[in-house]
Amino acid sequence: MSRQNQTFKAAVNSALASFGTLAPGAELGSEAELAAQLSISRTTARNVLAHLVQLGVVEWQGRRKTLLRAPCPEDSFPPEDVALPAELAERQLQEWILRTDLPPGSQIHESELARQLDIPVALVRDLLQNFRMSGLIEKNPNKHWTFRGFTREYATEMCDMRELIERAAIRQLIADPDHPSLPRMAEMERLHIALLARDDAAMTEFPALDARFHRIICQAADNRFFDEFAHRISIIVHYHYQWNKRDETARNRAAIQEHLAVIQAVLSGRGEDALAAFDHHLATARTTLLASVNWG
Amino acid sequence: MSRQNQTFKAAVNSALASFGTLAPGAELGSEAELAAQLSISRTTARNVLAHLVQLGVVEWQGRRKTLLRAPCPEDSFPPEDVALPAELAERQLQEWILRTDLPPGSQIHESELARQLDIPVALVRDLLQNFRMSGLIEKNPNKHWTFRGFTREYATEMCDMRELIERAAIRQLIADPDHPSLPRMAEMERLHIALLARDDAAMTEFPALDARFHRIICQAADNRFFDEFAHRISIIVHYHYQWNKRDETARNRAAIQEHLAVIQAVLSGRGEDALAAFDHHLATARTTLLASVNWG
DNA sequence: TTACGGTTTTTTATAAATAAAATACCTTTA
DNA sequence: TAAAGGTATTTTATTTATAAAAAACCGTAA
Repeated sequence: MSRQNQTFKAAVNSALASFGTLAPGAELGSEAELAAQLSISRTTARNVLAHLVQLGVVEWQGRRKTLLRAPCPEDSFPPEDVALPAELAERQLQEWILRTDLPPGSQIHESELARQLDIPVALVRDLLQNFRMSGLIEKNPNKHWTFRGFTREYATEMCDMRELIERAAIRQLIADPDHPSLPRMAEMERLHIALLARDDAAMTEFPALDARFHRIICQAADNRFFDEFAHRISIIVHYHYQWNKRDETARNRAAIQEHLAVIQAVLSGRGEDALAAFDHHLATARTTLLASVNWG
Repeated sequence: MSRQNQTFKAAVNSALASFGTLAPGAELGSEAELAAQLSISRTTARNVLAHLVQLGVVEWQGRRKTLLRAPCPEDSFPPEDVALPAELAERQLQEWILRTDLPPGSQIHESELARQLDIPVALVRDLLQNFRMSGLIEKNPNKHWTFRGFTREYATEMCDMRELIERAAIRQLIADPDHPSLPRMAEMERLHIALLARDDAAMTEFPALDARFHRIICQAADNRFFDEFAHRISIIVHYHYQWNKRDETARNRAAIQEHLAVIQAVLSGRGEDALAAFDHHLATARTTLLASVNWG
């Protein structure tokens, strides 16, 4: 097998979903319009149309395309068919490396991983190459990979880099009263207040919010290198949240408060306060991360 | 064809070179010793031995291996056979992208590049993926790559990141009077003074020295993320030196002086002076780089 | 005459095959 | 009996093949 029509299948599902707002009998746009709407090529758009005709959802004669009936759930492809194998495998690989709890210095063999995850070796290779940027693994030429370990040194180095970048970014944010990122900070304030008002169970939504908060700060510097690093790190931090369940809800509530202090200082133009609050938050984050290393 | 015996060929050349110090009739060590010496596997070491027997350079009977005659240049493989195709292609690709002078936003097609450089598409893919870290190209999923351009923005973002990292690194360097990087700084001082004493033609050696200087500073922080970035950037800066030939020797001499000011302040423990001198050097470096953007 | 649809060509994503190199296992001999 | 050599197995580096998806091309009808 080569490809498995993921783009096509995803586009079919996406097209069916978009028909929800249309009444039966409605006319669809041109092939090019449909392609643009689904952000696929016209070739694939035509395949999608042909499939929809087979399903009996649309009638297609020359340049006249009419919706015959409202789509039902059975028309769509199951979600597991839609995900790209590469993206699916990427998560699997990250899960495997980070959850298998390998001791630092462990050997990682491409072929073994390929067997374990049941994916071709070439893909494993690609994914490992990509994951190398996380700083957790390294390659021995002509030999295996080595897992460097989620160690104390790793956490320290990562935090050092992160603080450097995010401090520089927030300085740019507070220096400009018309900074384009400010509206998004206002949005962040609303989201944080809303989450804080909810119950402990809702605290599971915090990690995603945390990632967005730090991402917005990073983006304020408008620097591709900052962004790249932030992205890599967010993956690692995401897994860290999954491990370290100790005092979780209390810790998350405290973190929300810290975020809010930063956001509100930024929005009200109190630059020095914002910096101080952000430094405080970074210190807490570092402590939390380092603590999780000892707990595995 | 799959592999082309590069490891084997390189090992043969390396073994022949090491025989220069031995007299004919000398006994060679065990297979394992030879393998360790050449940092290859015993399998390859055995192949090397077999090849040397065919050449008539050694006699090999059981565990007795004797050098028959001093090796001559014809025994070795030509240097172009030894280089790994991947490393060779990496340079070619970087040269191509940076010297072709593409306008920002240009499309880069894997297949076209593969034709141009006469290498398989899969290799091009690998190399582009790797080169992405430079921040100069980006991938459009399911489509071509885009050259973002060596623009003013690029130079600015790169310098911002670089200054952030190197300032942090040098702060660590001056904070510790017993820092392990200090001996290497002393070595650097000697090299800089030596280069400064030579004539204008010798200034072509400066780029390599500059790269080493910044690398040592980066390494002082002992942070894998710093190092990774520094490595990526050194490639780009290397090409930049090749383009910007204007006032070259004068600029290089000035840069050596700036380096020396930093080095000597660090070595004599004048922390504040070192920081100031380093800031001054970074400012000059930024100006030079930005100037080169306008000249293309 | 221009926007649209049909058809062909190019390019990318994925899988699979092959030889080199590394590793592991077993046998021999000093 | 331990270190070395011989042999078999595993793993990586590289090339090649194939189908999906994108892009280009060209004719046709509003």
